[in-house]
Amino acid sequence: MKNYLSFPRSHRLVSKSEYKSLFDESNKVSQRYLLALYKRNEKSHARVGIIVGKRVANHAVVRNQIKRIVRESFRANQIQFPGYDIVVIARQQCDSLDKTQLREGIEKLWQKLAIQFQKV
RNA sequence: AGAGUUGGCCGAGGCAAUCGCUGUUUACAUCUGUAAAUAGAGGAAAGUCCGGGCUCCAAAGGGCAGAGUGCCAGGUAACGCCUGGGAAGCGUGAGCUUACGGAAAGUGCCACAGAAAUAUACCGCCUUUUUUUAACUAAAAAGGUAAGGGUGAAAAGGUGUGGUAAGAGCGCACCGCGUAACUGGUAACAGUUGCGGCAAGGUAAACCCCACUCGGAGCAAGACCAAAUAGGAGCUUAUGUGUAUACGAAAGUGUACAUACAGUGUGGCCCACACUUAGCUCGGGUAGGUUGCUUGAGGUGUUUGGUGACAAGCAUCCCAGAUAAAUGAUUGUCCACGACAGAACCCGGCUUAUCGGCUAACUCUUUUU
Repeated sequence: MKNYLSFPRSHRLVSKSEYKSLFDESNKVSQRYLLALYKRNEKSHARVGIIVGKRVANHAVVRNQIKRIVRESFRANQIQFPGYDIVVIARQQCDSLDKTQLREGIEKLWQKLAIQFQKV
């Protein structure tokens, strides 16, 4: 645990079943353009999955852009949420935001999540 | 100098720092890590519209249906692509555009208009006869006529001239059309000469006819490894159960054989429901993983052949391979302030989107020398 900013493959949600279990039983935190589902896992670190549907952004370039920004932001903030699985879902009109707006939105989402975790 | 035509090339704006992601190699650790080095989206990666490779299935011959293509020659693995040529149309020009086979095989459709749409006499023009008038002046009847008018997408080639009562390919010249021969060309086609007075529109991206081509499905193709659960097959065993039998007064204990049938609970019973139902092996294949997966009709340079598309030879290079899916973020700085847009088995095309920059050849106009 010497590098808190690294983001290897084990820190992502990979398989279909992992996503499914989050959809079936989870808590929600939402923001105007983003929605987060979260759940405890048995690991020492957080894991994240990002979903950007075609309905949100029709062009692959825009979808990749949103994913990258969310992933990058998670990388910086992951230390706040040890032992949780989180799925971030982009909502509609997400594509109309520019980079800085989107980044602000994610920051707010992380703050809300952090408050939730402190309660528990 | 301006306007334009046709190609070719480049393009996450450039630089620096920090933090990250994916592959490969090396080293060290070892059970999937650490460190270093190195590589890391496009001209359209897009639309999925064609054509191939590859894989599996089917068939291995022929026919029908269906789909596609449609001037000629060449290129190619192949094509609906490309190159060269022909024809028609457009442009002053460089050039551009074309679904460019067949309408005397048949069917369908073409409103309305118009006298008439496989032919026609409405107006008009002309002749004859009768009546009439100063007068071939007017009228009627019979006939001739497709030159003129009007309608239409189309009225049986066009212009001129001769001819005629008026007219008419009725004759002639030129043009157009058809046809035969010859010449040039691989061919499409072009040219020359002769002959025919001339053959009634359009529509085949309407059916259709003719010629040629086409088996189907796709990398979620396909191949391999393989937990768990349910179900299947086989073998072994017998602790449960059944039968037989030995000992024993009985409880029970032992032996042999059969059997994974069945047993237990709820309930009076059947049915029903729930729970339990040995071990091993095989087959199957789910989750998951590996592979297919990037060395290829490859790139670059050069020589030769060809008008060209392209082909052949030689040299040289290895240039993304992800899998909920990697190439990003932040900061600083400079400028012309940054378009369209993200590989997903691989190639060849087409189409569409696109802020700009560079470059070659050519055309037109104007000015100067």
